[in-house]
Parts: sequence; C-alpha cells; structure tokens
Amino acid sequence: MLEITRIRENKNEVIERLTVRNIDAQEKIDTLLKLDEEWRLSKHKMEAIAAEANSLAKSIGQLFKEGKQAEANEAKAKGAALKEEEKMAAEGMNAIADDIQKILYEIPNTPHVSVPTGKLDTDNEVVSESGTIPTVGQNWMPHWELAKKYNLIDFELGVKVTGAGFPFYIGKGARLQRALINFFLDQARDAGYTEIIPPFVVNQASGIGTGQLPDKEGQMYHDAQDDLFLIPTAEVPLTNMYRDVLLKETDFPIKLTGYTPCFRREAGSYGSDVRGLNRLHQFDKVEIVRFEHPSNSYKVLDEMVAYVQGLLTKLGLPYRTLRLCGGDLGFTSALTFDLEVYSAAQDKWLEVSSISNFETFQANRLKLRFKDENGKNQLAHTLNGSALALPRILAALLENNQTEDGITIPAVLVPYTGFDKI
RNA sequence: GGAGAAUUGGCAGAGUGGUCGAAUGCGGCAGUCUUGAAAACUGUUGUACCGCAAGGUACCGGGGGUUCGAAUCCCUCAUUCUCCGCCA
Repeated sequence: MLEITRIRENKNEVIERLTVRNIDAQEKIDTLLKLDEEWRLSKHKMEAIAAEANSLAKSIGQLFKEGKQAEANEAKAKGAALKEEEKMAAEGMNAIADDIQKILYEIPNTPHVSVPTGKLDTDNEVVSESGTIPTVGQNWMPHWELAKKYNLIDFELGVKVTGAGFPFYIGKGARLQRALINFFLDQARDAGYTEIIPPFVVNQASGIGTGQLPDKEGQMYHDAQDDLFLIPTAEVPLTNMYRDVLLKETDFPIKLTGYTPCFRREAGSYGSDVRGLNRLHQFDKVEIVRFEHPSNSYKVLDEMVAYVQGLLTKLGLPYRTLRLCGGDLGFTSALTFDLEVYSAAQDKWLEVSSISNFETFQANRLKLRFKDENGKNQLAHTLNGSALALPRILAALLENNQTEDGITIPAVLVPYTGFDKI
C-alpha cells in the first residue's frame, strides 16, 4: 500500500511511475485525493464536535460537585444532542475513510526507475545468461517420464489421494528433495540468514500485511472454519513476524530464511506448462527475507540476486537473470529479478526464483518501522527471494543430468543425498 | 471441550464512573557532581492522525454497547494462566 502522504505530495510522480505498469492511475488518484480532502474536512468537523462534547462533559462533573443540579441537567441535555451530532459526523468520516482505504488497496507499488516498460513476460529484460546449455541426447526424456522410469515421483497417486498438482515423492525422489532443502538452508545459514520454521497457516491480518489480501484470496487455500489461510510462500509468515514492530537502526540487517511447503490454488492456470513439476498446488521452497534501511535496500537486492545465482552455479544449472518489465511486475513489488533455469529436455526456461524489493509497500501495511537517527519513526524496506523453489530445480536437474545409465547428482548434493546416481 | 482468573505505557505495577494519557518503581535520554566512571541528585521520557501554529482528536488486549462523561459498568471475540476432560 502506498503512503497517502506520498501520493498527496508527489501525485504526478506516482502517476508517471505507474504508467510503467501500463496503468493510467490519473482518475483513481484524483478521486483518492478528493476523498482525502473531504475526509480531512469531515475529520475536522467531527473533532470540533468531540472537543465541545468533551469539555461540556467535564463541566457537568464540576457542576454536580458544586451542587448545581439544574444547570447540570440542562447541560446534560445539550451533551446528549452533541453526542448524536458527533455520531453522525463520525459515521460520515468513516465512510469516506473506507472508500480511501479501498482505493489504496487497489493501487500497486510504483516501479523502480530501472524497470523497463512492457506488457508481457516476453518484454522482460534479460540481464545475463550463465552456465552451459547441455546438448540434448537422442533419447532424452522430460522429467515426468524420468520420474516414472526411475520411480521418483508419482503424479497419478497424488491425484488419487488428493488431486492434480499434489505429487508423491518416492524413494530417491524424496531423498533428493530433502537433500535440496537441507543444502539450501545450510547455504543460507552460511550467508548469515537465521533459520526459521514458521506456521504453515496464517490469519487474515498476515495475508493483508504482505499483500495477498484483499483481492487475491482466490489464490490461497482457505480454512473457513477457523478463517485461516495455507501459506502460498514462506514470505507471509516470515515477513509478518515483524508486523507492528518498531526497530532500532542498529537492528539492521535482519536476515531470515525458512523452508516451507507452499500451497497455491493456481486458479486459471492451464495448458502444457502445468505438466509434471512445472506447476503444482503444493511445492517446497526455501525463502530468504530481509528488512533493511531504505538507503541500503537496492544494494541488498543485488546482493540477494548474486547469492541465489551462486546457488544455481553450485548446482551446475544453466540460468538466466531477468529484470521484470512493468507489465509482469507483481502487485507489491518495486523491482523484481527472476532467475530461470534451462530445462533441456523440455527446451524451456523455468522460473525458479523471484527476488524483489518492496520498498515501503509492505511495511506500510505491516507497520514495520524503525527509529531513525533523528528519533523519527519511518517505514523499513522489505525484500525477499526464493532460494530456491524446488520442483523446477528438480525438473532441470533430472533433465539436464540424464545419461544412458542414469541421472547424475551434482557433487554439492552428494553429501546430502548419500548417493551420486539415480 | 468444560469451569475459574487475568490482559494497563519499554518492563513491573497502581488505578471500580468525572480533575486519568493514566500514580509509583525500574529502564532509557539529557544535565549537575567527577580526571573518567559508578553512586547520588535534577529534568525529561508512548503512538497515530488533523492543523502553518496554538491546539485538537483517538488509543489502558480487539470489536460493540450503556452514560452528558468509561481504564473503571455491560456484551462479544482473542490471548494467557489454573483446574477438569480428551489426545499426538
């Protein structure tokens, strides 16, 4: 959520930034500022009435104390009338405030100046490509066939027990999965991140804090009985740890990592890219989250990108780095880099990480602030990134490392798997 | 799941209808004293919003209500503790 004061003071800049997302926010923001003005007027009116009622109430107490019954009763009648007036004024004010809130929830974050214009994912800027693309062998199979051949993952069993998109990992498939999780967590720990095991379900307030709610509830699994949501990413519980927290400047940097399963309804997804591990309703992911001083956050974003790139290099996967264009940028993000690995047998780039700076967009909702050197409270910057999402990593590992006599496990993983070949 | 008790400022803790944004202690900050520090003493010390300002409004777990007036009374929800039940 953008800060209303910022919109008030830099209206044109905000509108101009939002055009990068192909959004014409002019009208919405005009409406917003008009409502804002009305709100302030009605607030002023309401508070004036409240002030009068408050001082009257005080004087009534005094009158009673002095035994002036008649005067007191007269004042009481007046107070009752004032109270009625105050109630009406407050209702008017709150109605306007609700409208303002609603519009604010609808406005996405302003893209960073480096975000390229563009509408589709094909307009994303390829920043770099690294690693060697393997030459596809004669009988190379896509990962879902490999998974079947070596009995690593059973998709049909998942359909029977739960539904499409909930696979079973079996034997070496399961162990490889667990190895990846441990490898990623150990790497994050070595990079100074504190490991967290958070709850896998969150309440509504947390969903609002990180921007999944309102509006995107269709993407999350919801337990209506207790009004709880299955997390779509560890970002939600990890970031909400610091909801309503006032930090000291010396608390920075705050670096968290956590492994969680992620649950996504993926309503509206279809077609060939849901095949196999490419898109699941439940998948495993290790996430890194950071809270930073605003002056430092873009440097940190670069550092996070470099860190995740390092993971892919260690796994020996060819990857490319994309700077997302305005049209592809997530609602809450100001700047996002996506990392995609090349999955040879599918001949596809698969997104395995998304690393974003949200600036104050989430912090504003979270009320995540710090006391600056002047003793003033200001909003912190939040950042996060996948490090890494497992299924597509697994897909690329299986596809790229297949040989005539099995699948080769990258050397860095062998201590974790306990086997070097499938 | 049942019964009872509790929830106040960074922490501890007082406050059962009017002068309470809230005593007191600790902690924090500034100062006096000191070569320096400690101790002692003095002062100061929540957040948000509106306003150029003066100032105003709101907040004593959340929400609602009674009243001219609520930290204080009522309802409701949440959380914590104790006892009982159930259970990995």
